[in-house]
Amino acid sequence: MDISYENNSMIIRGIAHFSLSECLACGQAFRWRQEGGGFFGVALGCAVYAEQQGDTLTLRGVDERAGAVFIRYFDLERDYGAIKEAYAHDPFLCAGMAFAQGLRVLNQPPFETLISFIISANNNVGRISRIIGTLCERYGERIGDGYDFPEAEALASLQECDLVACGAGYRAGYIVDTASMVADGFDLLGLAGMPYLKARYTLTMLPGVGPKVADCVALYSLGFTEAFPADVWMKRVLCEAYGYTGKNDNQLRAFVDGRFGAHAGLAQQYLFHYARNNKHIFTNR
DNA sequence: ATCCAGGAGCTTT
DNA sequence: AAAGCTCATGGA
Repeated sequence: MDISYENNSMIIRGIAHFSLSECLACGQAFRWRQEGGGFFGVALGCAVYAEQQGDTLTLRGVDERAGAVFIRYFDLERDYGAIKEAYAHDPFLCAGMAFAQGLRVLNQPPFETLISFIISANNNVGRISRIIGTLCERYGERIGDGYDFPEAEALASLQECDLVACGAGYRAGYIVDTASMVADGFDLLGLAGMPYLKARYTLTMLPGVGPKVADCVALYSLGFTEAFPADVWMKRVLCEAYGYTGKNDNQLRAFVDGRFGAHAGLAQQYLFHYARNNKHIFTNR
Protein backbone atom coordinates (compact mmCIF):
# COMPACT_ATOMS: atom_id res chain seq x y z
CA MET A 1 0.00 0.00 0.00
CA ASP A 2 1.43 3.34 -1.08
CA ILE A 3 0.17 6.71 0.12
CA SER A 4 0.70 10.09 -1.52
CA TYR A 5 -0.86 13.54 -1.45
CA GLU A 6 -1.48 16.13 -4.15
CA ASN A 7 -4.02 18.90 -4.79
CA ASN A 8 -5.73 18.49 -1.42
CA SER A 9 -6.22 14.82 -2.21
CA MET A 10 -5.03 11.66 -0.57
CA ILE A 11 -4.16 8.86 -2.96
CA ILE A 12 -3.80 5.30 -1.70
CA ARG A 13 -2.51 2.77 -4.22
CA GLY A 14 -2.20 -0.99 -4.07
CA ILE A 15 -5.12 -1.81 -1.79
CA ALA A 16 -6.21 -5.45 -1.84
CA HIS A 17 -9.56 -6.79 -0.67
CA PHE A 18 -11.22 -3.39 -0.86
CA SER A 19 -14.33 -2.06 -2.57
CA LEU A 20 -15.45 1.47 -1.72
CA SER A 21 -19.02 0.88 -2.83
CA GLU A 22 -19.32 -2.36 -0.88
CA CYS A 23 -17.96 -0.71 2.26
CA LEU A 24 -20.24 2.32 2.04
CA ALA A 25 -23.45 0.62 0.91
CA CYS A 26 -23.72 -2.36 3.23
CA GLY A 27 -25.66 -0.85 6.13
CA GLN A 28 -22.77 0.06 8.43
CA ALA A 29 -22.53 3.76 7.41
CA PHE A 30 -25.51 5.95 6.56
CA ARG A 31 -24.05 9.26 5.46
CA TRP A 32 -22.27 8.65 2.13
CA ARG A 33 -24.09 9.52 -1.10
CA GLN A 34 -23.30 8.06 -4.47
CA GLU A 35 -22.37 10.89 -6.79
CA GLY A 36 -20.99 10.38 -10.25
CA GLY A 37 -18.52 7.52 -10.11
CA GLY A 38 -17.76 7.95 -6.41
CA PHE A 39 -19.22 8.86 -3.04
CA PHE A 40 -19.54 12.19 -1.26
CA GLY A 41 -19.69 12.42 2.50
CA VAL A 42 -18.62 14.37 5.54
CA ALA A 43 -16.49 12.19 7.79
CA LEU A 44 -13.98 12.93 10.53
CA GLY A 45 -14.47 16.66 10.03
CA CYS A 46 -13.68 16.60 6.30
CA ALA A 47 -15.97 16.99 3.30
CA VAL A 48 -14.71 14.14 1.15
CA TYR A 49 -15.30 12.92 -2.37
CA ALA A 50 -14.08 9.34 -2.51
CA GLU A 51 -13.43 7.48 -5.74
CA GLN A 52 -11.95 4.09 -6.49
CA GLN A 53 -10.24 2.92 -9.64
CA GLY A 54 -8.96 -0.63 -9.44
CA ASP A 55 -6.74 -0.91 -6.40
CA THR A 56 -6.41 2.87 -6.02
CA LEU A 57 -8.52 4.97 -3.68
CA THR A 58 -8.59 8.76 -4.05
CA LEU A 59 -9.97 10.92 -1.24
CA ARG A 60 -10.49 14.52 -2.40
CA GLY A 61 -10.60 16.90 0.55
CA VAL A 62 -8.19 14.90 2.71
CA ASP A 63 -4.70 16.31 3.31
CA GLU A 64 -1.60 14.95 5.07
CA ARG A 65 -2.86 16.13 8.43
CA ALA A 66 -6.07 14.10 8.20
CA GLY A 67 -4.67 11.19 6.20
CA ALA A 68 -3.85 8.75 8.99
CA VAL A 69 -7.35 8.76 10.46
CA PHE A 70 -8.84 7.88 7.06
CA ILE A 71 -6.56 4.86 6.78
CA ARG A 72 -8.12 3.70 10.01
CA TYR A 73 -11.64 4.80 8.96
CA PHE A 74 -11.51 2.43 5.99
CA ASP A 75 -9.70 -0.23 8.07
CA LEU A 76 -6.92 -0.35 5.50
CA GLU A 77 -4.18 -1.44 7.91
CA ARG A 78 -5.85 -4.80 8.52
CA ASP A 79 -4.81 -7.93 6.59
CA TYR A 80 -8.14 -9.16 5.21
CA GLY A 81 -6.38 -11.80 3.13
CA ALA A 82 -5.23 -13.58 6.28
CA ILE A 83 -8.66 -13.31 7.87
CA LYS A 84 -10.34 -14.77 4.79
CA GLU A 85 -7.90 -17.69 4.80
CA ALA A 86 -8.80 -18.41 8.41
CA TYR A 87 -12.45 -18.74 7.35
CA ALA A 88 -11.74 -20.85 4.27
CA HIS A 89 -13.18 -23.98 5.93
CA ASP A 90 -16.66 -22.39 6.15
CA PRO A 91 -18.59 -22.85 2.87
CA PHE A 92 -21.45 -20.46 3.63
CA LEU A 93 -19.12 -17.71 4.80
CA CYS A 94 -16.95 -18.33 1.75
CA ALA A 95 -20.00 -17.65 -0.40
CA GLY A 96 -20.48 -14.39 1.47
CA MET A 97 -16.83 -13.40 1.13
CA ALA A 98 -16.95 -14.21 -2.57
CA PHE A 99 -20.14 -12.19 -3.00
CA ALA A 100 -18.48 -9.01 -1.66
CA GLN A 101 -14.74 -9.49 -1.83
CA GLY A 102 -13.97 -5.87 -1.01
CA LEU A 103 -16.08 -5.55 2.09
CA ARG A 104 -14.35 -4.12 5.17
CA VAL A 105 -15.63 -3.05 8.57
CA LEU A 106 -15.24 0.72 8.94
CA ASN A 107 -14.04 2.47 12.09
CA GLN A 108 -16.45 5.37 12.54
CA PRO A 109 -16.76 8.07 15.21
CA PRO A 110 -18.31 6.57 18.39
CA PHE A 111 -20.99 9.18 19.10
CA GLU A 112 -22.25 9.22 15.54
CA THR A 113 -22.33 5.43 15.50
CA LEU A 114 -24.13 5.30 18.83
CA ILE A 115 -26.94 7.67 17.80
CA SER A 116 -27.19 6.18 14.31
CA PHE A 117 -27.78 2.68 15.61
CA ILE A 118 -30.21 3.84 18.29
CA ILE A 119 -32.19 5.17 15.33
CA SER A 120 -31.74 1.86 13.51
CA ALA A 121 -33.87 -0.07 16.01
CA ASN A 122 -36.99 -1.55 14.39
CA ASN A 123 -36.30 0.60 11.33
CA ASN A 124 -35.11 0.22 7.75
CA VAL A 125 -31.91 1.46 6.12
CA GLY A 126 -33.58 3.98 3.82
CA ARG A 127 -35.44 5.70 6.61
CA ILE A 128 -32.45 5.53 8.97
CA SER A 129 -30.36 7.41 6.40
CA ARG A 130 -33.06 10.02 5.89
CA ILE A 131 -33.47 10.69 9.61
CA ILE A 132 -29.72 11.01 10.14
CA GLY A 133 -29.42 13.30 7.12
CA THR A 134 -32.08 15.63 8.53
CA LEU A 135 -30.40 15.54 11.93
CA CYS A 136 -27.08 16.63 10.42
CA GLU A 137 -28.61 19.39 8.29
CA ARG A 138 -30.43 20.91 11.23
CA TYR A 139 -27.97 20.45 14.08
CA GLY A 140 -24.56 19.61 12.58
CA GLU A 141 -21.76 21.95 11.60
CA ARG A 142 -21.64 22.97 7.96
CA ILE A 143 -18.47 21.62 6.34
CA GLY A 144 -17.86 22.24 2.65
CA ASP A 145 -20.89 21.07 0.70
CA GLY A 146 -22.26 18.99 3.56
CA TYR A 147 -22.84 18.75 7.29
CA ASP A 148 -20.97 17.00 10.04
CA PHE A 149 -22.74 14.80 12.56
CA PRO A 150 -23.95 16.91 15.53
CA GLU A 151 -21.96 17.03 18.76
CA ALA A 152 -23.42 15.35 21.85
CA GLU A 153 -23.96 18.77 23.42
CA ALA A 154 -26.04 19.91 20.45
CA LEU A 155 -28.39 16.91 20.63
CA ALA A 156 -28.49 17.02 24.43
CA SER A 157 -29.85 20.57 24.31
CA LEU A 158 -32.85 19.58 22.16
CA GLN A 159 -36.38 18.65 23.13
CA GLU A 160 -37.94 15.33 22.21
CA CYS A 161 -40.27 17.07 19.75
CA ASP A 162 -37.27 18.40 17.80
CA LEU A 163 -36.16 14.84 17.08
CA VAL A 164 -39.68 13.68 16.32
CA ALA A 165 -39.67 16.48 13.74
CA CYS A 166 -36.59 14.84 12.18
CA GLY A 167 -38.58 11.61 11.84
CA ALA A 168 -37.01 9.76 14.77
CA GLY A 169 -40.40 8.62 16.06
CA TYR A 170 -40.48 6.90 19.44
CA ARG A 171 -36.64 6.90 19.57
CA ALA A 172 -36.57 10.69 20.05
CA GLY A 173 -36.42 10.44 23.83
CA TYR A 174 -33.64 7.85 23.72
CA ILE A 175 -31.55 10.16 21.56
CA VAL A 176 -31.89 13.19 23.83
CA ASP A 177 -31.25 11.14 26.98
CA THR A 178 -28.26 9.26 25.59
CA ALA A 179 -26.76 12.44 24.14
CA SER A 180 -27.21 14.08 27.55
CA MET A 181 -25.34 11.27 29.27
CA VAL A 182 -22.48 11.55 26.80
CA ALA A 183 -22.40 15.34 27.09
CA ASP A 184 -22.45 14.88 30.86
CA GLY A 185 -19.32 12.74 30.90
CA PHE A 186 -20.22 9.16 29.88
CA ASP A 187 -16.82 8.13 28.52
CA LEU A 188 -17.47 6.64 25.08
CA LEU A 189 -13.81 6.67 24.05
CA GLY A 190 -12.80 5.03 27.30
CA LEU A 191 -14.86 1.96 26.37
CA ALA A 192 -12.27 1.06 23.76
CA GLY A 193 -9.78 0.30 26.54
CA MET A 194 -12.09 -2.15 28.33
CA PRO A 195 -12.53 -5.86 27.70
CA TYR A 196 -15.23 -6.42 25.06
CA LEU A 197 -17.91 -7.78 27.38
CA LYS A 198 -17.48 -4.95 29.86
CA ALA A 199 -17.66 -2.32 27.11
CA ARG A 200 -20.76 -4.03 25.70
CA TYR A 201 -22.47 -4.17 29.07
CA THR A 202 -21.58 -0.56 29.84
CA LEU A 203 -23.09 0.57 26.52
CA THR A 204 -26.40 -1.05 27.41
CA MET A 205 -26.66 1.37 30.34
CA LEU A 206 -27.53 4.03 27.76
CA PRO A 207 -31.23 4.47 26.93
CA GLY A 208 -32.18 2.91 23.61
CA VAL A 209 -29.08 0.69 23.62
CA GLY A 210 -29.63 -3.06 23.95
CA PRO A 211 -27.33 -5.95 23.05
CA LYS A 212 -27.56 -5.46 19.30
CA VAL A 213 -26.99 -1.70 19.21
CA ALA A 214 -24.16 -2.10 21.74
CA ASP A 215 -22.50 -4.57 19.39
CA CYS A 216 -22.84 -2.16 16.47
CA VAL A 217 -21.07 0.56 18.46
CA ALA A 218 -18.44 -1.90 19.68
CA LEU A 219 -17.73 -3.21 16.19
CA TYR A 220 -18.17 -0.15 13.99
CA SER A 221 -16.58 2.47 16.22
CA LEU A 222 -14.59 0.96 19.10
CA GLY A 223 -12.48 -1.62 17.31
CA PHE A 224 -13.97 -4.76 18.91
CA THR A 225 -13.75 -7.16 15.97
CA GLU A 226 -15.29 -9.95 18.06
CA ALA A 227 -18.57 -8.03 18.44
CA PHE A 228 -21.34 -9.65 16.38
CA PRO A 229 -24.45 -7.48 15.87
CA ALA A 230 -27.29 -9.97 15.62
CA ASP A 231 -30.34 -8.48 13.92
CA VAL A 232 -33.23 -10.37 12.32
CA TRP A 233 -31.13 -11.15 9.24
CA MET A 234 -28.19 -12.52 11.18
CA LYS A 235 -30.53 -14.69 13.20
CA ARG A 236 -31.94 -16.11 9.97
CA VAL A 237 -28.39 -16.85 8.83
CA LEU A 238 -27.42 -18.50 12.10
CA CYS A 239 -30.57 -20.63 12.21
CA GLU A 240 -30.88 -21.62 8.58
CA ALA A 241 -27.22 -21.85 7.52
CA TYR A 242 -25.50 -22.81 10.77
CA GLY A 243 -28.15 -24.80 12.64
CA TYR A 244 -28.34 -22.43 15.57
CA THR A 245 -31.25 -23.25 17.86
CA GLY A 246 -30.48 -21.12 20.93
CA LYS A 247 -32.87 -18.64 22.45
CA ASN A 248 -31.20 -15.96 24.51
CA ASP A 249 -28.35 -13.51 24.11
CA ASN A 250 -25.79 -15.56 26.05
CA GLN A 251 -26.40 -18.67 23.98
CA LEU A 252 -26.11 -16.72 20.78
CA ARG A 253 -22.84 -15.13 21.82
CA ALA A 254 -21.36 -18.46 22.87
CA PHE A 255 -22.39 -20.00 19.54
CA VAL A 256 -20.94 -17.10 17.56
CA ASP A 257 -17.71 -17.06 19.54
CA GLY A 258 -17.17 -20.77 18.97
CA ARG A 259 -18.04 -20.56 15.30
CA PHE A 260 -16.37 -17.31 14.22
CA GLY A 261 -13.92 -16.37 16.99
CA ALA A 262 -11.94 -13.16 17.33
CA HIS A 263 -13.05 -11.71 13.99
CA ALA A 264 -16.73 -12.62 14.31
CA GLY A 265 -17.74 -9.05 13.53
CA LEU A 266 -16.01 -9.15 10.17
CA ALA A 267 -17.65 -12.47 9.36
CA GLN A 268 -20.94 -10.92 10.38
CA GLN A 269 -20.49 -8.12 7.85
CA TYR A 270 -19.98 -10.54 4.96
CA LEU A 271 -22.91 -12.66 6.11
CA PHE A 272 -25.25 -9.71 6.62
CA HIS A 273 -24.54 -8.23 3.21
CA TYR A 274 -24.82 -11.61 1.52
CA ALA A 275 -28.11 -12.41 3.23
CA ARG A 276 -29.72 -9.06 2.48
CA ASN A 277 -28.87 -9.34 -1.18
CA ASN A 278 -29.82 -13.01 -1.57
CA LYS A 279 -33.13 -13.19 0.24
CA HIS A 280 -34.27 -16.14 -1.85
CA ILE A 281 -31.98 -18.55 0.01
CA PHE A 282 -34.02 -18.19 3.19
CA THR A 283 -37.25 -20.06 3.82
CA ASN A 284 -38.25 -17.76 6.68
CA ARG A 285 -38.71 -14.73 4.47
C1' DA B 1 -54.99 -2.65 4.40
C1' DT B 2 -51.39 -5.36 6.62
C1' DC B 3 -46.65 -6.33 7.20
C1' DC B 4 -41.96 -5.22 7.85
C1' DA B 5 -37.68 -2.79 9.01
C1' DG B 6 -29.79 -3.90 11.22
C1' DG B 7 -34.66 -3.76 18.62
C1' DA B 8 -35.42 -2.08 23.08
C1' DG B 9 -38.03 -1.69 27.23
C1' DC B 10 -41.61 -2.81 30.01
C1' DT B 11 -45.31 -6.14 31.57
C1' DT B 12 -47.02 -10.48 32.23
C1' DT B 13 -46.43 -15.44 32.92
C1' DA C 1 -35.89 -16.47 33.33
C1' DA C 2 -38.78 -16.39 29.41
C1' DA C 3 -42.30 -15.08 26.47
C1' DG C 4 -45.54 -11.22 25.02
C1' DC C 5 -46.81 -6.43 23.89
C1' DT C 6 -45.96 -1.84 22.34
C1' DC C 7 -43.44 1.76 20.49
C1' DA C 8 -43.41 6.02 15.38
C1' DT C 9 -42.92 5.93 10.68
C1' DG C 10 -42.94 5.16 5.74
C1' DG C 11 -42.42 1.94 1.93
C1' DA C 12 -43.83 -2.41 -0.14
